[in-house]
Amino acid sequence: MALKISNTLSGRKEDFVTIEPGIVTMYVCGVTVYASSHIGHAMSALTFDVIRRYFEYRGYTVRHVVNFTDIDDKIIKRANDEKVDWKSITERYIKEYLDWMDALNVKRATVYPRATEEVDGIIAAIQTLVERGNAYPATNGDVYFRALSQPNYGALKHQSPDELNAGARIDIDEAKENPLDFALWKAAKPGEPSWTSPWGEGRPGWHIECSVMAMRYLGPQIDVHGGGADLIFPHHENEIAQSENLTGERPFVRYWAHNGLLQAKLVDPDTGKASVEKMSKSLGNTLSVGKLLEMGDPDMLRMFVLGSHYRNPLTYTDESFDVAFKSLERIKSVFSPRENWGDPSSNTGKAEATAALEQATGAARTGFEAAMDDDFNTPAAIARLFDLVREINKGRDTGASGAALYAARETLAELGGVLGLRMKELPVSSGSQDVEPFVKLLVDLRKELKTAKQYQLADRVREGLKDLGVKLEDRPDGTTWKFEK
RNA sequence: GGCGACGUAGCCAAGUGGUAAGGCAGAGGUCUGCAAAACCUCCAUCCAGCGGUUCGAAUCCGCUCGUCGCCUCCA
Repeated sequence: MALKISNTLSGRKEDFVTIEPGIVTMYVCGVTVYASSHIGHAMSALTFDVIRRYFEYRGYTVRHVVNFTDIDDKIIKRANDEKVDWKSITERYIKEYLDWMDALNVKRATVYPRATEEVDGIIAAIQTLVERGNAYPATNGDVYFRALSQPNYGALKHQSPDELNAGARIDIDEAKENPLDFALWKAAKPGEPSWTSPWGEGRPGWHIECSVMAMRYLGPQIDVHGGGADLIFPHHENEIAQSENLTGERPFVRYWAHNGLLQAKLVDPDTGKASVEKMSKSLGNTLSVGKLLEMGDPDMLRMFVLGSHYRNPLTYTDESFDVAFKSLERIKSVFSPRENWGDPSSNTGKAEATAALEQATGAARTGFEAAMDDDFNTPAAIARLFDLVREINKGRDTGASGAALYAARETLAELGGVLGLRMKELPVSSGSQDVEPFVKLLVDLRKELKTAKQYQLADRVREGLKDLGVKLEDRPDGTTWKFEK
């Protein structure tokens, strides 16, 4: 069965065929490093992490490029506010971003290029465009690209230049020939960090960096280009215009993949009215990745994100993670060392139960692949994982062989791993580790009470701990406990 | 204002022409000292509303209502 992927450019699902057999070139827009990333940024990273992992599961080698925009107005402002060098700002947030992505189990990209380390290439590209007459230095020192020099301008957004112009609300920049033109090079104001160029001191515009880096690290044409849906216009539209103008090759990108945006509740401080809007630093309805990591198992966010299709918008609520945590726990409990999963090398077991489990294991893989082949349908893929969890638990209870149980659990771990879920690491609830010895003491004490059939007292211990947020479970081979709100 | 996306059970969410996956919550049952977990059963005659096409539509078309996004930095 063929892998299908939706393409923003064509507006439909297409068969996935790479330029070079066996290799996927993928460019994903990273973040502008002027502040801490929020879980909306993480959502995008997680989305493309899963897409990448599935390509690899399907046998592709993936060349994965994620850029850092490390120079722009906000970075300069931040540096001025803190009275530090702009570079110390970007270094701080790049390191933080990478640390956080590691914690979220996002695979490292092949390359993380930075705009300021690609300035020579950017200037060369702009020069080519200017020489060709498709870009022009303006009176204010900026260099602009003539958007309409590309005949297909607007194709990604599915709007004609006329429609794009008609919709424009912004004041027309005097220096531009046409309001759709966009900056390739921005002239430096006094005191701003700058690089020397044929058009004077300045810095690269935002759009050109991605074109130049994508071409440098992946070639004139690439397979997949990803990013948040908010980047479709103008950022990605402009990338297409520049890149195709530079290389003369079309299409610049075979498959444009955009993830839906994370939304969050926002309460108006004046009216007290709540609304749901895109999670955004400027709106102030964000949850930073750092905060999330303090909340417990980082896989929670992944589970939450993967629970809806990547193209659809997703709304974050306070309860989101409770549900995600519970479902995560349901899956991961299959790897609990406290359950009796039998001897992996034992083929003895009830034939019927063993056969049913083996059948279910195969069906889970088939169903998982079919779901993922269909434009990375992770909600459907996860549903197949839940089916397998049920069959594994059933197999354990009905006497399937140790070997079949082991194989089924390994399959679950492998498929979960394709989604980036750390299946064999038990879910970590939030809660203080300091209380562990005290809880252990109480659990041991309660065991003695149970042995002595002092059930009333044993139950008092359990109830008391529950009120304190510690939940006890008596399993066949002992008592487990965990934090629970 | 222009363009686009979406609207499925109490909640989250798959399903793009053949008669509604999965998770959470809820109800009943098995097991257990009890509870929890696990397992079994139940839980949308119906997919925002109204028309239309079709033997047949949640799925296609039109209109209405609602939500969100982009058009400005943005994952």
